[in-house]
Amino acid sequence: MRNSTMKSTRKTESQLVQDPVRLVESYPKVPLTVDCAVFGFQENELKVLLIRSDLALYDGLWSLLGDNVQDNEELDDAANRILKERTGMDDVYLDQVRSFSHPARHPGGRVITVAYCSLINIQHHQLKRIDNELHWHNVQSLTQMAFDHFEILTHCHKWLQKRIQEHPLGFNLLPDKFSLRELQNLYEAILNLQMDRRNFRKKFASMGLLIDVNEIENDVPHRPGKLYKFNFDKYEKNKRKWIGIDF
Amino acid sequence: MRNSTMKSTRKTESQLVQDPVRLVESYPKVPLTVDCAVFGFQENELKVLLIRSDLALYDGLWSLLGDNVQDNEELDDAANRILKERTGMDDVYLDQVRSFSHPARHPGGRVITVAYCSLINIQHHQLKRIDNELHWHNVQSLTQMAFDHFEILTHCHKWLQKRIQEHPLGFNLLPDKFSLRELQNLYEAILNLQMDRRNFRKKFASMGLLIDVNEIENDVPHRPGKLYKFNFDKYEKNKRKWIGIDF
DNA sequence: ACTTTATTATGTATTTTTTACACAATAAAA
DNA sequence: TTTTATTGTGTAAAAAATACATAATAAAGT
Repeated sequence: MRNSTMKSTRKTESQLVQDPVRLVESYPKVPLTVDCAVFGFQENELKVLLIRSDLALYDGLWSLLGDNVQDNEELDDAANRILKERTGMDDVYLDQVRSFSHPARHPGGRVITVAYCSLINIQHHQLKRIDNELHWHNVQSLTQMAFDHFEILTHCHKWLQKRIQEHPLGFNLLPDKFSLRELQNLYEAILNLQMDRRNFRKKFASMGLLIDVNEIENDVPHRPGKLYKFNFDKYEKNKRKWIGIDF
Repeated sequence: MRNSTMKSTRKTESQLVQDPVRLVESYPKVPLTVDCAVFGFQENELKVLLIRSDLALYDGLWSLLGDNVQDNEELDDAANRILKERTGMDDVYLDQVRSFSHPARHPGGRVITVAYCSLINIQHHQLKRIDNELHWHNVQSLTQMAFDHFEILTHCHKWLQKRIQEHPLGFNLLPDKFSLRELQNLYEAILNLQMDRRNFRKKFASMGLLIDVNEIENDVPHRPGKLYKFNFDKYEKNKRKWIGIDF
């Protein structure tokens, strides 16, 4: 069967698959879903957007926003579609985290899921109609969820904690204009630690990613802080450089 | 249809799915594969273990080691199985990298793949029988592969470059006993840069992960270096601390 | 108008980490 | 014995991270 000149490992024509379509038809197939951990920031807490499980088995429990991957749909497209269908939002930050494949993770049988992390601005989001089975939950206070979603959420949260120390992703969770205090509160909520205010400001100032918009907060019962916006252009241009920043 | 007390979003019994098995049976299904980028280190070069594509369309091109995910098989198990089947190796370092889902990535139709990164010791590996259609390739000199495997490999290489700066993974690619020069050559090959010898050694010494085995290299035509082995126990115990080391 | 209150804005000294850099000792090969 | 290539080692300088306190400001209350 094998070519007689052992030096060459090149296959003979008869060993090659001529019809890849038939080959793929013979492959085992599995149901595949995408589950999104949609994070938001409100009242100085990191929130995650959840929906009530529609399985009787998980009655009363919450689950991540998910759906099947459709025929010929890319995973990223599926994640974007889910976000759009559930929240009405387009153009949100989304990144693939990892897949979860434990055979018993779904009570209905073998379903593999690809977890995504999404960051959205809650204020902006609430202008759109929100499905009334959706609810924002404090990430820290969740303990139980439907399926293996608590495990997935925990993983996504850790992923975000690491990621936000390497890229300035936090801006996706804030309004267009924000004060340095809001920015710091966000980092503290995500990382679950306290930071020194002067050093935090120094760090961000040195990155040069903040644009002073010459406005100040209102609605605060004390001296208002300056407002800034994020320099997305500069970030996109120098993306590679920001890898490795941390606090 | 909706519960009349709008306050409660809890679903009524009739809205809940009672039979999850039937639900999952209705899901669309896709062929799912695992592809492994198996890295090795030899002659001061980062290598990747590839197999000739068995598709006529890709005749002469190389592909990553991959296979279908079987019914009720976990992704990690599929990756381990592939490694075992192809190389005879058990207990190798394996980590999930990410999924690739472009609808046209496979000429036979829609196939989603989950990429894994594996690190193995080539010397050790060669003691086992190696499938003679497998071949070690210099990662830097590859330009084209079957399917989207070049893209996947590039992604895995970048993943490894980042990962190795946060965890001392390099030891998986080296023999049990190695010299500091070998270790540095490895890092230089993976990261594709030159490092200062004294600072490199200082860094590793300060991590305390090297055990001096009181032996020296042989086979070198000059002053031999001391040999060390990796302190796996200490690493496992203090794993969390090593996150964040970089050169 | 004044006082109180909460918070902003800001700089420096200290410590830690990173970087740059050179020479004597050693083993093998000639 | 000499040559060769490489090992093993330390220190000074630069950069980054950390710790820390006070005056200025706007709003709210009196």
